[in-house]
Amino acid sequence: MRPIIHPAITDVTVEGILYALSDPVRVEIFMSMAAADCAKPCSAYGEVKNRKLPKSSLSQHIKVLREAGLIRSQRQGVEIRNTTRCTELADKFGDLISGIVNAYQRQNSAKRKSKRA
Amino acid sequence: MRPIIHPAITDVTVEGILYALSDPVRVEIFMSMAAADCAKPCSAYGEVKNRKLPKSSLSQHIKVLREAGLIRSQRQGVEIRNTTRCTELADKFGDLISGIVNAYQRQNSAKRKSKRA
DNA sequence: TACAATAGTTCCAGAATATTGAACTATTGG
DNA sequence: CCAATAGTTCAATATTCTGGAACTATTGTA
Repeated sequence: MRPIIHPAITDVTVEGILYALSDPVRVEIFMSMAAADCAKPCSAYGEVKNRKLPKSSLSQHIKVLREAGLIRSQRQGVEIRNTTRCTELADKFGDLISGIVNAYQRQNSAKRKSKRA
Repeated sequence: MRPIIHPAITDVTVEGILYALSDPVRVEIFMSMAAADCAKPCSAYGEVKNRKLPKSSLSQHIKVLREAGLIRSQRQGVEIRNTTRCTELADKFGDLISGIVNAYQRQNSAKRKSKRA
């Protein structure tokens, strides 16, 4: 079987990151992964906004995140565990990622608030 | 003629911004606009990376930036002058935009450096 | 070794988006 | 009113995305 490929941090680009995070499903996955306390399998991210993703779509989305350099995936037995590359990314891109995540979080909490009202 | 439509700042979303800026041509346009000292017509952004954009494409890209809430366009005689909405955006999204722009700028200056070498 | 169960990936056809030349609209100067 | 300039819209083509079905990979069990 071929190994899972990750770009070197030097090959990670801003446009790649923005593209990957410009999809609402993918940011959700990424943010949820960033919030996780340990590496979780792909299937842990299979539900987004109360909608179950087809597994081929989930696989594609995770691949996009991986190839953009945002996450790292490694096989652990029958499943593939995923983590963000936030530390490396922060070294290279400063507060780009955290800025995006924070903006999303603020937006989401504002949305939840207005829904309750 | 119908007026040019801009979203209210309250309707501007993070995903919309990321989507708009995930295109290399559009970030170039946006960054160049942000760097401009005064409002310039669309045609001022018609050349990106030494390649002349077809004007229908330029028009589309500017429309995407406008509808994402990133820029403001207003007719001034025969041309349409464009400015960024950076101030409003910073109020709403903190350092999201500046983080993106800074990351891009660092990346571009690194690229230029390695080309020279 | 074989097979079943689980987790993901790949393939590919249909759906959705993006690109761009050509035709069109808007504004102004003469 | 006409010509020139600046952009927009239309529509055909091209590219990218989505997701079901078939496939591969790993492990546990017999």
